[in-house]
Amino acid sequence: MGFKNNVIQIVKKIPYGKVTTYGTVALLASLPRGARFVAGVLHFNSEKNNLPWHRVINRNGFISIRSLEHPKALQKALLQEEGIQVSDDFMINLKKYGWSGNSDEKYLDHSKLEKQ
DNA sequence: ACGGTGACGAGAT
DNA sequence: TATCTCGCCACCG
Repeated sequence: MGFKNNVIQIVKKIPYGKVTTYGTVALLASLPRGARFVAGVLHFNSEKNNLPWHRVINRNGFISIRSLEHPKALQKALLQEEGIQVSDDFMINLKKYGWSGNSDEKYLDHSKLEKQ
């Protein structure tokens, strides 16, 4: 299938009203260190595959969009439409809105998980 | 075919 | 805590 298609399938599974991180998507796509490339996949495939690209943010909880097609302000607006709180400096509470890909309701911080 | 690139992330300083 | 550095690796031209 390829990493690209894995990413597309996973992003489609992010629930309405939730967000996740590039790193988490990469992990779920079986490429734990492929976070950077997730960004590229979203950039070139979002419209074509009808992806909820706005539900992917960085692991610090910030919107990190910088493309013309997907400006920060648009991502913020789309998230707010789903009932997600976004601060003026484009931050989202991952503890509250994060989706880790598990059936668990709670967001799992993978990086901290591996440490212990 | 091949190398620069990136909407990242973790560890180091 | 804030910044900096560097590894990452499938893709695209």
